[in-house]
Amino acid sequence: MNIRHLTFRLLQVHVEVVRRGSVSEAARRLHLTQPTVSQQLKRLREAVGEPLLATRQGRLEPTEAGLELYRASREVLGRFDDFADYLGALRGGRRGHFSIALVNTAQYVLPRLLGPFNQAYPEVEVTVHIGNRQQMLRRFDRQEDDLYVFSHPPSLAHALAGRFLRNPLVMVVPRDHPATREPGWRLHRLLGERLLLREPGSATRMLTERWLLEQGQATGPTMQMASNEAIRVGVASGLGLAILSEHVLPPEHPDLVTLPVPGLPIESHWQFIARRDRRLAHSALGFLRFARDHLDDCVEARFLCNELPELLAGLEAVEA
Amino acid sequence: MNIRHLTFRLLQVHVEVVRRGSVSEAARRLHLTQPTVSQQLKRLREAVGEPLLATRQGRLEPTEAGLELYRASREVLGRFDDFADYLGALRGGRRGHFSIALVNTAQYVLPRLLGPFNQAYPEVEVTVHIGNRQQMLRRFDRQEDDLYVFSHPPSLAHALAGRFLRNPLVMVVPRDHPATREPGWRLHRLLGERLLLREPGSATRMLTERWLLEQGQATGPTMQMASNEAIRVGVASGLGLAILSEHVLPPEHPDLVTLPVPGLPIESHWQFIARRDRRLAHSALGFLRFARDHLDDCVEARFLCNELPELLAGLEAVEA
DNA sequence: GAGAAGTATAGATGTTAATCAATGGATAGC
DNA sequence: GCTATCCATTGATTAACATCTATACTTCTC
Repeated sequence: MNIRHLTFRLLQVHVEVVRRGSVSEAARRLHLTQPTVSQQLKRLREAVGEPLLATRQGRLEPTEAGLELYRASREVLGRFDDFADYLGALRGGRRGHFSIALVNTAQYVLPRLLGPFNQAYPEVEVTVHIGNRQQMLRRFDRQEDDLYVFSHPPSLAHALAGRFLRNPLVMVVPRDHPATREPGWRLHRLLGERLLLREPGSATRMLTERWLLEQGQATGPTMQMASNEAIRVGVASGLGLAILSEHVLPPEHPDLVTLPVPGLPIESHWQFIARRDRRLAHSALGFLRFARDHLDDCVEARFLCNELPELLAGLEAVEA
Repeated sequence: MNIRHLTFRLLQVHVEVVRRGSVSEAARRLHLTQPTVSQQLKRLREAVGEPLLATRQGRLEPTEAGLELYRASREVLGRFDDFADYLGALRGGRRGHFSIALVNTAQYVLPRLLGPFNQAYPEVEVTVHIGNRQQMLRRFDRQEDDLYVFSHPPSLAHALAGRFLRNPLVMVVPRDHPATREPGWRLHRLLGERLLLREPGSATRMLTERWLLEQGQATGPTMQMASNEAIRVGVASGLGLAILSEHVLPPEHPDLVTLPVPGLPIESHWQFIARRDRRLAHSALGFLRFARDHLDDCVEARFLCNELPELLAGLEAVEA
């Protein structure tokens, strides 16, 4: 038997003929003419190298080989029906896998979206990679993930972006800091104090440094700490001041105060980035649609900034 | 996904590429050129409607759809390997089914062949139909069986025959019959007695009547009984005489005597008959080969008459 | 034994598949 | 950054498929 000459179509025809016990009837059901079916059977018989059907009292009955082929064909066609279902689920975004890469700061918010998404699409697996901006840029360059979250996107030559969340950076000081009691405190005094900074490559640090430059003020000593957590705890313990994302602050923070500094908060946004040159996994697309539709249920209204409709429109244009 | 454009060949190629992680390597293994494989992959991708492979760190890895297709393909190809095995067994006569139709008298001998055959080929199923000559002729006309056993074959226009066993018909009388003590008994006296006959249509009866005619003797009363068993018991109980196949007599028969009548035994033979216009099941062919090779182990030497080599040669000529 | 229904074959045609050699563009390793 | 390797594409050719209409052949049925 030469499997290379078998096609699924031939198997379908064989199954139909065995079921109906008649070439003509099978032809009608398959919307073919009778000679076509006869010829397909002939080819199938030649491919298998055995007679597959025998006429017994006016009805076509499969031979032993024909019966076994019928069984095999049904299994095989059934298996591909299953595969088609799988594909359908994949395409509908109801199943599959995608990965998303976050800058550190975003990890405080994204679970609010991922949790409900997972409830709604339990068969979709999501891998989340977390790191600082530098690391995320590397992943982006290597196209390692389906989606990225940046506050300031890299070159958009090969990517599409859509904002989804405000990310205001505010000045945090210890609760007992003199400026909290002294209405007339001066910025240059404040900036003379020690500033706790994220490592270079962090977006928070970049924005902070740019803002400091804009202020045209001399700055005091700094201390570098590699995580938002560490900085927050550092400020609370009187180690210095810091400019941090509001999302980093816990809802209740008895040891900290955000200081209403003129020129602050630094307005930045998080955005979803998808590469334009790489086909997005259906499930990732499904996640973006979910985010678009449920963002306002998942995040506080004051942070809302839903530009995802535009992003999705852009992505769908790329598809076509 | 349009299943009509899928071929087993494409699946084989996909499986090989996924296994090797390389188009070129797969091409080498499949004895194809690299562009051929690339193009097959393209067709497959188009048939499925999804990307199936993605290059990840220098190696081709299947996408989710590609992985699922790989799984489906392996199952399906495996299923057809099984089918090929089944076909092999069928063709080798190691499995399958055939039916054989016997005239009544032959049922005393055929089990001697069928028993050992079943030991040697436990996966072959045999259906045995038993009846008198008339009934067997009907079955033969309708081509209902693979093999037939006749003592006198029907027209051989559409069939091939091969003798395999002598079937001598002898005169049986009760043990206490006068002729057994009286050396000078006369045939015409004997034939004046009641003769137990099989029903019309029976081969034994046909041969008996022809022999009686040849003797040119007037015959006495007759009684008709529908089975060899009944006749044997009838003779033993003094109901009359009979001409019976030696095979019908049990090894020990205290109530019966076979009388050495001049002109007896009537020499006849059993033969296997196979239709020439119907392809013989591989298993039936296997049975004939088995009979050819093991006949002398299965029957008494004095009945041996193995013309099966000729029959098989004839059948193989028909195949070609 | 004539008719009806079913099946097989033949001839024709447009489509698709299978395959190759040649070539251009990506990528990884040194 | 150069080079070898790999992959995709193009263009071409031959074979195979899918399908039809028309016709011939079987085989039940009445």
